[in-house]
Amino acid sequence: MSSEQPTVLLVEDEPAQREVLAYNLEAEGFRVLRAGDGEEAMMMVEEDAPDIILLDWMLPNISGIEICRRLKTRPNCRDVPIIMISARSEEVDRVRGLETGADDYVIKPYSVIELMARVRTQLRRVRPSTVGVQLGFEDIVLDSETHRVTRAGKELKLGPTEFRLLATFMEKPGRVWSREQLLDRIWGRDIYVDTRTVDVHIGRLRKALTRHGGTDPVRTVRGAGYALG
Amino acid sequence: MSSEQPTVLLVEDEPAQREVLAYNLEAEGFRVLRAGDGEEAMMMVEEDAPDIILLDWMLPNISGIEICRRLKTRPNCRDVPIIMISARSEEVDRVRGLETGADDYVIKPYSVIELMARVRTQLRRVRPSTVGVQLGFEDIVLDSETHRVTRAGKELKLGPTEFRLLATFMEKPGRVWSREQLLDRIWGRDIYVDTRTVDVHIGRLRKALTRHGGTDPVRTVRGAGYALG
DNA sequence: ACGTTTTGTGACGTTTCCGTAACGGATTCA
DNA sequence: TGAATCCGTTACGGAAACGTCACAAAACGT
Repeated sequence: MSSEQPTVLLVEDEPAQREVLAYNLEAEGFRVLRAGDGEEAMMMVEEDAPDIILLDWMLPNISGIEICRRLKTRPNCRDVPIIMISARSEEVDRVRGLETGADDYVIKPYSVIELMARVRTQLRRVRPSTVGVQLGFEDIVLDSETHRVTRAGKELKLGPTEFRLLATFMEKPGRVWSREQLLDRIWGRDIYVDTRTVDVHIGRLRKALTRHGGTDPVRTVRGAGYALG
Repeated sequence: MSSEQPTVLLVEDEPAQREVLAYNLEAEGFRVLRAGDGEEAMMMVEEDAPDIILLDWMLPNISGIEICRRLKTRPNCRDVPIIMISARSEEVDRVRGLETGADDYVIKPYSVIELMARVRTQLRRVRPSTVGVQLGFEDIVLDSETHRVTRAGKELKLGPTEFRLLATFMEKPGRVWSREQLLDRIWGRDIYVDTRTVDVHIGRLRKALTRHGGTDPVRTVRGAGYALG
């Protein structure tokens, strides 16, 4: 997602290695989604729209390279950077990995520090552009790097939660998000918060967005949730 | 089906295992139909058009593999994904299971989490609505992701129940749904609501669909129910 | 430590939607 | 033709969903 905490999808079937990486990623301030096999990974990509994917080469069900191919060749979809990870013995396939569309390639055993650097590099590559180009809606522009939102050129002042709400909405304009989905995504998977709280924050977001005029871009879908546009 | 709550047909003769699975499926937000043997299963497929089937290998009356064969070979019918479940000792038959047409294959004892992931994967394969593709009927377009319905390009305003009704109809245009089936599916399995209520909502749906002109696409089948087209 | 900002909740008013009853038209069958 | 169903439509009371306000607690920066 595109709020200030980038989401990393970590696809690795070996629990030990997965957790080591996850630990480091979380220490770096990333939100980490874990997947143990290819199918889970594909699922999570659809469900959660991560900002970057770390992909092990060898996986049950669907191999890493197949996932990579599927993600990179599907049409009209946001370009999610993929970093492939493979054991040294498979190094011969390096070319094939990159040809399939991986944006970077790391050999096991890798330096964690180096890997973090590559993650940041890839994120830098793709985030500003997605913000500037794709994340514009009507006259609203959200820049996740500078944490600023403008409408019709005028800067808006949003609280942290409102900002994340808007970022979620703008990621897929038009898509309806249920209150539960928003709670999961913005507040956290297992935080107990009343679902009506979402309403209040939607209200605050609306007020902020229409402060300098303009129509209310947030659509209420009765019985379902909220959406942009 | 295409409203927001997918229906899972769970075919398992052992009550304990069945209920454990059912519990988990319901916790995931699925609607669960239970069947204890093959005949029941076949009946429910006809009656309720589940979105996916979890099928135990060993069953009374009709074996799982036979059901699988029948469902997959019947002509002009929607392709319902089937996940076969079998005990480890029968693993040798894995090939046969997949050859018969099962879309996936799980060995007991299985990880519930993994099974849930597989269910979602199969559902995504067959339910394009979650990916944003639209189901078209005549000039009516229903997008379950944005919760928008248009006819001849004009947007229609539907209430929640009308929306779900239409989504159900569009899933299989032409199919006749009895009032009981619609109540089960849209209102919920054990909600007590008068049958005639369906009539009223059909009426409201009709009014909404013909608000901007066009013929009434909802067909009344006297003594049986309603259908689209 | 203080003031500011943000957050979650409860309360209340409003809107929308739902379920039922009732009536009248249509269809079937004897 | 008349009775019995089945269906379409309308109206209405009530309930559920939603918007908004105010307030206390918590987080934050200074």
